[in-house]
Amino acid sequence: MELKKLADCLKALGDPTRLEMIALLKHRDCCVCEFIPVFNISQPAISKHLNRLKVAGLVTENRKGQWVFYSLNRKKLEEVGLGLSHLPDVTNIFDELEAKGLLVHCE
Amino acid sequence: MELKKLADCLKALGDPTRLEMIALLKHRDCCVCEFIPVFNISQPAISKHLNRLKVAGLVTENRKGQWVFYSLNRKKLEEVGLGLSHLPDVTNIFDELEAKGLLVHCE
DNA sequence: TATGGATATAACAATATAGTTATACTATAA
DNA sequence: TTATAGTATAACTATATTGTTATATCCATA
Repeated sequence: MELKKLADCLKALGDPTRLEMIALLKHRDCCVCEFIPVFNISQPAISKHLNRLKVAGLVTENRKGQWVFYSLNRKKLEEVGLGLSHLPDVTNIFDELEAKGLLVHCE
Repeated sequence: MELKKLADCLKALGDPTRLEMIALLKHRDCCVCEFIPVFNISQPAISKHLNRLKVAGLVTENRKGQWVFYSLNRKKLEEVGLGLSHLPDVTNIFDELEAKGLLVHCE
């Protein structure tokens, strides 16, 4: 995954509430109203956290009648993990600076 | 890794600048002055990003004369990846709500 | 010891984030 | 069609984040 996209996903995951949501969704799909008693925040706050995860592509939503169920995008979560362990090769950054004579040589 | 700590690490990694720093440090140790021409931000900004990574335990610093070199804590980075793929079991959260009669049953 | 280079910290500004309450929207059911 | 439950959005506030410039600190060396 590209660095910018990966950073976006990591930022979405980098919040205790959202990470706990992900952990719960790993267990099973959940509807918004199930999250409300779990977290000590208002329903709109829950909704916004879920939207943040959705925008990052980490969850999908699925309306069933008046309820909206959220599901974990396991593939995406796995991609983030893999992205972390296989960060893109950025050695060319130093090479390019070297070519422009901008690379600092310490000591 | 505990959820709160994991979220802290993910938040530290969830910034394009810091993630690119991590990618560069995966290649080799770098001193602060080497990062300056890479990113379009001031030296104090570089310094603060590195401190954020250090506080999260993702890098270590090592002074050599007037230079400060930063090294990737590969073990920690790996732990974060593993933490993501093996999120703690939180099924007890629903169980406890169930016991208190607070669990919502949709549909 | 004085000077200068490398890095960190302080003080501040602009923007992003995460929460709130109020309200709008959507679907079910009376 | 009206009322109600579940969810999302709007408007706002407080705090966190990320950058800046100015300055302090640390170390090598003239």
